[in-house]
Parts: sequence; C-alpha cells; structure tokens
Amino acid sequence: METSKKRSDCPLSQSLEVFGDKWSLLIIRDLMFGNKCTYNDFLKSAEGIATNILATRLKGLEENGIIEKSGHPESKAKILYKLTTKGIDLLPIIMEVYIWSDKYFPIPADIKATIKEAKKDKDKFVKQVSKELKTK
Amino acid sequence: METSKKRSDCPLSQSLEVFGDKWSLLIIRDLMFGNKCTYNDFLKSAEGIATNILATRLKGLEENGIIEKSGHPESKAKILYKLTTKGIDLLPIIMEVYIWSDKYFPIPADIKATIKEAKKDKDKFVKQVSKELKTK
DNA sequence: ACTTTAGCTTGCAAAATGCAAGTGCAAATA
DNA sequence: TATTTGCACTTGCATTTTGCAAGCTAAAGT
Repeated sequence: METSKKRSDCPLSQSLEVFGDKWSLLIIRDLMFGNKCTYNDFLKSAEGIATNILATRLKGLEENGIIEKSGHPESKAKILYKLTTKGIDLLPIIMEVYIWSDKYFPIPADIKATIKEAKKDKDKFVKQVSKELKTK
Repeated sequence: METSKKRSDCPLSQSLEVFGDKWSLLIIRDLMFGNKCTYNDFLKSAEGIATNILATRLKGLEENGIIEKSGHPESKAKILYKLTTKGIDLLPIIMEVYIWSDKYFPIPADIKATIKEAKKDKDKFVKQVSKELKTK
C-alpha cells in the first residue's frame, strides 16, 4: 500500500489522511476503551469490519506511527496491537467526538457514564486514561 | 442519496457516518476558518475537491443538520452555506485535531498562531470563535 | 445579445470497499 | 503422532465510491 499523498499543507487535511475514514478511529476506540488488542478482537466489534479492510487499516495506522505490534506474551501465534504515544494523544479528539455525540445522539447507558466523567473535567479525564493506556 | 445506515449504537461510529471521510471536515473548516461560504469557494480550496463530490458532501451535511443553505443577499444566483449550531459545535473536535497536528506535523505559520491561541485557553477559544460564527 | 459566473448533473474510468473463501503457522486436542 | 482449531492474514471478485472532464441551466455582467 502506497503511503497516502499530501493534498495540502493544512494540518487538518493531513490528519484526515491518517484517520479520516469510517474505520480507523473505531480501531483506536477499541484499543482505548474496548480492551481489545488482537486482530480477532477488532474483527468481533459491533460494526463488522471486513478482514481485508482491517488488515489495510492496521498497516496504515502502523505506518503512521499510531499503533505498534508486539508479540503476545502467552503465545507466538498471537500478535498484540497497542497504541503509541502518538495514538494515545488522539484521545482528546475522540473525547470531543463523544461529547458532541452526547448532545445530538441517544447514547447507550454504559458510554453515557464515561462521557459524563469526561465532561466534568476534561483534562483530568485525558490524563487519567492516557496514564492507564501507557502502562499497558 | 440514501441516508447512511447505522452500523452500531456507538456514538463514535454514528459520528463517523456524518463526517468520517476525507472531505466533510474540510468543508466545515472552510466555513469556520476560511471565510468561505459558497459552492465555488469550497471548490477553490487547496485540496481540490471534485465538483460532484462537493455536491454530495454538501447534501449529506445538510441532511445531517450540520450546514444550511440560504439565499445570498447580493444575488439570486448565489447560495450561502452556513454552519448550524450543530455544525458550530464541531469546533472543539476540529480544535483538538489541530492541537494534535501541532505536535506531530510541521504547521504553516498562519495556522500556528491560531493553534497557539487555542492551546492557551481552549474554552475561551471555543466560546470566542463560536460566538463569531453565530453572528454570521 | 453574448459571455461569464454560480451551482450543480452526467458519464465513465479508476480506486476502494465488502464479502467469501483460502493460506500458513502455532497451539491445543485426540 | 496425527488432526483439528485458532489466529493473522491474503486473494479473487462483485459492488460501491471516487475522481476527472464535460455539459447544463439560470442569473449577472458587458
């Protein structure tokens, strides 16, 4: 897969080349909040990503330094995906999407609680979750 | 164009159905920061959106209540596009994308200043820009 | 009246997506 | 040891979306 070409110098545009599609942020969500970290974990998510699409997205996210692979401690057959610091730093963006959603969509109860916590003190929420992710 | 189907109840997923592509947020950016508000304005942006794609994106954004059309005061031939409150509320998301970009990409000087201001006091920045957008 | 501007639509080729099936290796099971 | 299962993909192919160029209609400008 060729690395996506730059359409302009606009940082928003460049960012969209990294995660501006219908799937990438969902994988990142799974890594952040879903306690998912393997290929099959991602495949099982509710949205039903196709296996070839998942493969290309994982490759793209890795090339862009958002995620990294490592061997799974309990088996050579398993691969562990985890967020890099660059990936973890996407948390404020995703948090704001959730907060926006909360205003305009009905929100499932379990997620509602997390959003409420985030809204109460955004900085605190980001620091807390980031810290947890870094120890994984 | 049929309205996009819901893949899951996840609010992030639903949000991505609204603006999770390579173009929608750029249109919103143009409306927020680019002082652009007509079809041809958007066409002229640096990324070079194709005219048919622009048309479908504008339709989608309107269907989703992010933008709305109105007649241009100085000509019947012109159409003014503007952000709704729902659209303006996307500002925190876009702001966070800019802040993330600032950490990982080289940023053009003019945008750099805006990002710096946003980082200094996020709430203030959002309030200020939102207010300006609402008076337009 | 004639040309330009604005906001699209249409046609078609190229690329991306979605679905099903298959592959190769490791690990668990019989 | 042989066989089956699980995991991480790859491949083939039909469908959908994108990108590019051209055209179209109504209003404005000259």
